[in-house]
Amino acid sequence: MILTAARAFQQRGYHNTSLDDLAGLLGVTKPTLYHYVRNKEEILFECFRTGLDQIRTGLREADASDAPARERLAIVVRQYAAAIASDFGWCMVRAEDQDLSIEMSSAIKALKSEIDQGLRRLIRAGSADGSIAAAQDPKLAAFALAGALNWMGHWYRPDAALTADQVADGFLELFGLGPTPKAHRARYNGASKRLSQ
Amino acid sequence: MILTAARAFQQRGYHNTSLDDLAGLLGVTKPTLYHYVRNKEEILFECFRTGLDQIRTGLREADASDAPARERLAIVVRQYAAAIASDFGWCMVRAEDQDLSIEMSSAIKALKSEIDQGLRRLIRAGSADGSIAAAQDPKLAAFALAGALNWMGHWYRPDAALTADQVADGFLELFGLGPTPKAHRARYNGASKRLSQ
Amino acid sequence: MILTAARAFQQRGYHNTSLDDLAGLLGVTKPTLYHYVRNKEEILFECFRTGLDQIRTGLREADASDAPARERLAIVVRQYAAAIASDFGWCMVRAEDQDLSIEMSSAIKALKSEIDQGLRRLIRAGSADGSIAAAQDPKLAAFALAGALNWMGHWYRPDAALTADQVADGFLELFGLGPTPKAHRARYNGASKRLSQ
Amino acid sequence: MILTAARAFQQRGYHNTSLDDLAGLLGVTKPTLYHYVRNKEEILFECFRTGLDQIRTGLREADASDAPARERLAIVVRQYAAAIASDFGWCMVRAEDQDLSIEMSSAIKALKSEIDQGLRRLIRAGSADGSIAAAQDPKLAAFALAGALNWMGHWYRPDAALTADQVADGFLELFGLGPTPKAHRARYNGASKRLSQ
DNA sequence: TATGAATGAGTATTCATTCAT
DNA sequence: GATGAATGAATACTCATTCAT
Repeated sequence: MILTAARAFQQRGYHNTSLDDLAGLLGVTKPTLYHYVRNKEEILFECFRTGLDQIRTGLREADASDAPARERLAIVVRQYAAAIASDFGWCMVRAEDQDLSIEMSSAIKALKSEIDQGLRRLIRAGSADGSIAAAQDPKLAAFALAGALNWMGHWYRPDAALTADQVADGFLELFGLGPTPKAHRARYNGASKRLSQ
Repeated sequence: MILTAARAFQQRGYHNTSLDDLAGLLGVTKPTLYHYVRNKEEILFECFRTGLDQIRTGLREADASDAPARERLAIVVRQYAAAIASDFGWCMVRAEDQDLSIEMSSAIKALKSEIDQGLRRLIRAGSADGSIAAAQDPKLAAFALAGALNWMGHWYRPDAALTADQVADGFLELFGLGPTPKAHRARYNGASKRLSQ
Repeated sequence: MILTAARAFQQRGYHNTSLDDLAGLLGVTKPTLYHYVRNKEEILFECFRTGLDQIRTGLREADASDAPARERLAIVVRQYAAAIASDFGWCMVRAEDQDLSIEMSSAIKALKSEIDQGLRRLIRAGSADGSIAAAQDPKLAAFALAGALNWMGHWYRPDAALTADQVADGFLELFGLGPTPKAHRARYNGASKRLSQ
Repeated sequence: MILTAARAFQQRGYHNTSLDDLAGLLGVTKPTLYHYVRNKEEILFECFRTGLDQIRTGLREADASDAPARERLAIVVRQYAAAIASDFGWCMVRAEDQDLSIEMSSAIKALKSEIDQGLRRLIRAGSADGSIAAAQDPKLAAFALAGALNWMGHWYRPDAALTADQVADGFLELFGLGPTPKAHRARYNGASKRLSQ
């Protein structure tokens, strides 16, 4: 059901998808929906959480690993890209605070923050263990990375040339969060130094 | 009026802002709104266009300049960040196709594409003239850059620590779209110094 | 419900009867109406069809009979008069193309045409079998007959001196669609005498 | 102006023609309309009266003539048909009581009654002077005649095969209000033959 | 004479939600 | 567990009409 809902929200938008539409797509009647959820917003929340769990899985995987931070970050970013590319992508990116009750809104905010903090932590760890070209401002880097990934929701089509993994790797490269091969470390050293001031 | 509307949309969301709300905020009655716009969606479109024009101004400025592509890109990105940070930021980022009629939706798509193409062009030009560390995939780079900038709409607050310009410059650095260290450092030193302040 | 709607339309006019009025008359709330109809125009259409079905019943009855065309025509005309005199009369006569969507408008046009063709057919048959004083132009005769009948909707009141049947017979006489003088005068004398009283 | 209004009402219907539409068609602004009329309904009333005057002219002409009633009736009926076929036809037939204020509604009713009475008077006179095949019920005959004529507003197109005059004559024939058989058959034979082709 | 701006009162329609069955 | 029926509250949009200029 959440899958169907997520797809509908993605195509029509949350506000343009009525519970009638949803019930129709699911082949049940409207009141039946209320046996499974309390609210329309609960559906949105479930979509959000489902998509998010994929990223959290990545985070836990990364935390469990003792690979260098660079690789651990890559794990998360790939899961992130996959989540955004999935049917739940839309809900995660566009679920707006204003459409939700205060409780749910803050629940979502907490979950979003969890990811944000996870990304920052990994970036910092990468700077520390030298596996990532030292990021001057981990917070800004995390925002940029998340932004680029979230924006996939607007342009990425699963049937396109690139897989979600390729996009993820491309972003890591672009952000200077890719591997610090010998060749590039020196080359960009100056730039990153300047930035960190 | 569009400014008031843009602010309202930003705070409450498009669907949660009724024309009654809007009229109330403007201190006029609802039918008065219809003297100036045909539709609710036209208001959204105007907001979108207003914000977008700021970026297009940047694009034209960049096109008119004969500075190296790196600097021309910086001009655009700063205008972009400023636009997103403005009251029209929300509308530009979140105006959804599904909320608009087909004509308006495609008009918006065209305008968005114009910017996307502009960014790609500058990135390619920067690779060509050597002022930018060669991007492997200009298309992906443009998406990432736009994504990071658009995402500002979700986290940036004007009263925060960073100015929109600082965010813009930070992103350029992060994306490896900043100056190529050795070759251009000397040449563009002045510019980058200004930037880093 | 259609009956109530038909009465309201008759008294106040279609455009002067709001769905609020209708809901009030039915003792339900407005959204309840939308459980049973899709549109306001669908209500008008249902009224139209209900009234029309009475005439079509007459047409089928006439087609099934092997009486002379004169009598078959009388069957239809009486049903027609009864329909116009009924609560649905107004809707049938005044439902305007301009108030309806293209699909419904053409659906109504088709139904109207069905009746028109039926009348012409019977008039022609009457000319052929000699039971009707030969009409010079069956098409014009059908228009005149329908016009006279439809106009009842403007002046006929059920509580008036004449029954709908009497009006129908009077019209048939007047239009020269009554019995052919010599052949039928004797036979149908009683009926026409009754009328003239 | 009334001509333009009448045409607009005919095409779109009274309720579907806004004063904005009307002003647009006339190339003036809305408030300008209010320099010439007090009300929207006054426009409708003017249309009604303009069309009606054509019929009243016929009535006066008929009253002034000392021809046999049969011929005097023909004068009126032809003017009637011409009026219905004109741009003002729609307004005359369909202007509904419910759309008008009480005063105007009763003014219109009076004018309509004037015509109705005129028709009855002529029919009675024709029965009296023997120029018309005696109608059993002049009132019903007048209603039928008026109904047939009014209904022209629904099917008559000026560019069609028949002129309004031909329709008028055809109706007179059909209604037995044509020439009394013996006296006039020879004289009007030509006309009716033409019709039957 | 003409109008740009404004509006009060409505109008059809939608939707999330409930409840008796 | 499932549903048909019902609804309160809104929502975008319209229109005849007015009035200061």
